[in-house]
Formats: sequence, C-alpha cells, structure tokens
Amino acid sequence: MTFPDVTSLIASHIRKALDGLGFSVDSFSLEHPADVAFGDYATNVALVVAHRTQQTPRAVADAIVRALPPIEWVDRIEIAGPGFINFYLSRSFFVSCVDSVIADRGSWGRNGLELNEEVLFEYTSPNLFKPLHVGNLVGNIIGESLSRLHEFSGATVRRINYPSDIGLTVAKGVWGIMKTNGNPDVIDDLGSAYIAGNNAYESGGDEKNEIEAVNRALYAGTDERLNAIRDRGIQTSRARISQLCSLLGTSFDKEIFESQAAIPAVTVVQSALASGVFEKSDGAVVYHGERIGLHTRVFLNSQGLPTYEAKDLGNFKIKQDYYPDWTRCVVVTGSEQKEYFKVVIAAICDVFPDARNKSIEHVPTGFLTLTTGKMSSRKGNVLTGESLIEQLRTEALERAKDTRTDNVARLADVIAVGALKYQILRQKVGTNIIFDKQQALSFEGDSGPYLQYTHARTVSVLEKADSVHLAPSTAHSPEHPYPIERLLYQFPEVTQRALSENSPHYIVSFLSELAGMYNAFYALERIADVRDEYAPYKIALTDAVRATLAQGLYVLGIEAPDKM
RNA sequence: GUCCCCGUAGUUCAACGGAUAGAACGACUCCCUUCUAAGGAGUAGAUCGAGGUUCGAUUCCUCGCGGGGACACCA
Repeated sequence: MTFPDVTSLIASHIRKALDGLGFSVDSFSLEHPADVAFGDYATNVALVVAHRTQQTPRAVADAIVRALPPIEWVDRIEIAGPGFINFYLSRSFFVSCVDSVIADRGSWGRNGLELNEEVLFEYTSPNLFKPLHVGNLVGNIIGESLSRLHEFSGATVRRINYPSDIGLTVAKGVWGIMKTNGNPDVIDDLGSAYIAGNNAYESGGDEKNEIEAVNRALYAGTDERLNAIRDRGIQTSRARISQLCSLLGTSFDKEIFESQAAIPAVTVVQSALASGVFEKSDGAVVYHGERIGLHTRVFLNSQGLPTYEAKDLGNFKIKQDYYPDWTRCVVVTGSEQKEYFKVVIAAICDVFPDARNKSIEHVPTGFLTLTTGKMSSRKGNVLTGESLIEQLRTEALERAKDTRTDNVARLADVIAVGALKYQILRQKVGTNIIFDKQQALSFEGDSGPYLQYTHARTVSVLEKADSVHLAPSTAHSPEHPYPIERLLYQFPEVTQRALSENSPHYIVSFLSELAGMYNAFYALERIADVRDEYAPYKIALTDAVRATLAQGLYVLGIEAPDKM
C-alpha cells in the first residue's frame, strides 16, 4: 500500500470549493497546527478570502466547509478561532501510515524529486599541514547530511573533497618542521610545527622572509628536501583526515588538490581574458563584480600566479571533466566566504556559459565558537576536531559502563559522534554555532544519544515482543490514535522541506519530538503485553517509530545502535 | 565608511505572516518489584528598543543599539 498524499488531496479540494464559490485567492496556507487540538491540518484560506470580499472570516469559512465534499482520509472539519478551518484525519489514515512504514521501511521519508539529478557536493575541504579546528568538522557534518538528503530525493551524489596542499599555510608548516626538528610523519609534530611557523610569520622579520622563500620554493618544486617534508606531512595529514572522515561516516568519491586545480587555473583565466570576462588592472587580472552588484576580485596576481579565485575555476573545470553530466553543483564552506563565492560563481557562469542552465550553489556554514571563550591558533589553545571527539568518547565510555552491548569501544564512538553531530545540526545552517561542550557531553535531554537511546529502546521492545511470540499487526487498533501517530506521518514532508531549504535542523527537531512522544508512550503504556488486545498494534507502531528514527538518523549521518 | 548575517527564558537552540512563543540544560517537586532512568510527569522563567505595513508580526519594511563577517593581488 502506498502512503496517501493527503496534503495535496485536501489542498485540491479546497481549490475546487473556492472555484465553485467564485472566490479567487493567490495563495493560502495548509499546515499542521502546533496544537493537535486544532486538528491535523489547518488552513487560513477563509481569512484571506474574507479580507478581499469584505465578509466575516467565519461566514466565509462556513461557506467553504459547506462546499467541500467528503474527503477520503478526513474524518471531520471544524471552524475555529478567527476563522481557521481545521481538518481532522480519520483513524484509518493513521493505521495505513503505520502499515506502509513497516511494509517498506527503506523508502520511508524518501521521494523522487531529484531522480534525474547528478549533484557534485564539495565539502570538508581542509587545510593540510594545519591541525583540524572544530570548525572544520562543521562543514563535513553539514555537507554529509545535505548529501544524504539529496540521495533521499533520488539524486546521484558525487562527494568531493578539495584539500589545500599548497600555499602559505603549508609553507609555515614545512618551515616549522625544520625549525622544531619535528617528524613530518607524526601528526602532533605537524600541529606544533604549524603553530611555530605561524607565530614566526606573524612576528615578521627574517623568519617571515624565510617562510616566504619556502613558499616560493614549494611552488617551484625545485628543492628536494622541502618537497620531501611537504609530501610526508601531507600524507600524515591525509591519513589522519581520512581516519576522521571514516569515523564521521563520510567517504569521498574524488579528492581534488588545490595544487592540481592550480594547473588549469591560469589557462582558463587567460583565455577568458581574451573574450572579455576578465580585465587587466594594475598588472593583475580581475573580475569586475561591481557590474552586477558585487565587488572586484583578483584572479591572477601581478606575477601571473593564480589566486584562490582562479584555482576555484580550475577546480570547477576538473569537476566538470570528471562528471560532465552534472546538473547541480554545491559547495559547502564557512560563511565568511559568502561574498567571495558570489563573485566566483558569477565568473564561472561567464567562463562556462553552459553552467547557467544548471545550478551552482554555495552553502555557507556558521562560525563555531566555544561557550568557554575564544580559541586562537596563535595561542595554541584551539580545540582540535580530534581532541573534542576524544573528550566525547571518554565521557561516553564512562557513561556506557552498564551498557548491554558487547562492543563498548565501538558504542562510545557512535555516541560521541552522534552527540557532536546533533549539536551541530540542531540549528539553522549558516548561523554561528556557540558550542556548549557541557551540553554536548551531558548526553541527556535533547541530544544525539537521546535519539540513539530511543532507537535502542524500540529495538529492545521489539525483541521483548518477539520473545513472548507477539507479532506486529495493524488489523486491530484502539479507537483513537495515539498522540505519536499524529506526528509520525509527517516525516516525508520534513525530509522534503529539509532538502529544499538546506536545513537538516528540521529533521533534528522532528526526531527529537518524535522520540519524546515515544518515550512518553513507553512510560504510559505497556507495549508487549500478551494480555493486551492492542499489543500487536502497539508493536507495529513501535516498529514504525523505530524505522522513522533509523531513517532520520541516517540522513543526519548519525548511527542508530540497536543496543546501548 | 559600504554591504551581508544575527539579536527569543539564567544558558544553548526552535517557531513555513496565524490560534495560548516551543524544547533542552541549569533550579525546584515527584516517579525504577515494570518492555533499558542516556527515561517519564510537574513548577518557575523570554521575543534588544522605537516607529510602520497587515484582520493578525518573533517573522516583512525603516531607524537606532549590540554581536559576527566581507570589502584587490592571503586561503
């Protein structure tokens, strides 16, 4: 049985009724009221019409309700408040929802809106040779979740990492390794080397000149010793990052290095210069963004070297060569690059006119700061991604002393990552994140582990049911739906909205509310009780909740353990 | 200086122009002889300020105040 699209059904009946009555309306809302007392759907259409026709909203509502035929799945319709029309869904609707979820749990929450899309998704993009700041995890976590949302809509997603392996940051690290006698095969040595290099650079003088010389030498690639340090450091850093990505649940299809993007960058810009996309100015090649309300940016500096801007054009060209049939291109970075990407995207559209028929989007993520105060890489008091996860893991290990699982270390990882991801994904993408370590470490209340625990709880209940030979069935249900049933069916709308607004936080809110309602249900009702005539239905409902949590957590990139 | 984002309980976050602004943490009460207490039930507590648009504004517009970011050869 397929899940009925009751939203469209109600909306189309309202439109028909409006036509019949001769009312014309541009748009009206049809939403789930915050309070279930106001029904499962509510529309403001009467308020909109009344305003135009100078009638009272309740009179209009009355006329509309009278003009509505019986609607399948709708039990009753009421007029309330200032003139809202409230729709109450029928018992059979909720039963059929539970039924369809457990019949095809893998497709629950998915849709086919992007079946023909091929999406190039660039995220994470770390600086090699520099410790991973917690903020670097933000892009990975958000990018992974958005990637999964696109896949939930049927798109083919290509995950792309664009690490920075050349430039001043790398030069500082290489210089620092030499100065500190560090071993480039050891990640901690790379961290202290970068700090040393950065400090030296900022204090200026001879050391700054030395670092710049290292930078030039690395670009030229002529100094074997420097090249070797750089290569080893990059290998170390990459190994660490790929370990971290696998812990976080990301695996990339392609890795495009900044040094690689630099190769086509110059020729791409120079040929576009000839066709008038770029202009020369003070010896540099620039893109005049002012013409379209942006600002001017340099693509080739006065020495003819590509800037980050040009390298992003090169990066784009490489992506396009790998995946010529792409339809959408998304880049996730920190929000400080917002204006920058407006210019780069405008330049891409001028240089590669075909891109205009496709979609290129920049998703800016917020800045992450700690409630405990500012971090600064200069002072060396940054919280690295690894150390934060390590702290969460230690805490989780402590908390999991009396767990039911046999692999405690593995569970601690899953919980630590879940806690971190929840903290990042719970708020609107793009707003600054004030990371509350205490809150993340608490594992109580609204948190990743809360959702994971609820999932484990549903699994445990289902096991219990199985052990007393109770099978799920929706054949016989209590007269009125449980409160949680009035929420459960909304899941597909939530995933769809999360995708269209690049906002996984809608899923976080939904799952948290769902888990809360399930836990309340669990506290109130005995579920797997052989003497209860409704036990099979409660078990089916539990299974549907389990499936919803599993699907939702998957989209967030959070693992759903069976035992905790 | 110009432009962009943000300002909601003590704290960290929600609220697609709608009905009584929701949670969580922290504080204070209760609840494990039960299918997992990483849980449940309850109490107290908030829209930065001033105008405007609207039947209706946390949401849209203007101004002010406060925080963050971006504005030519860095990434």
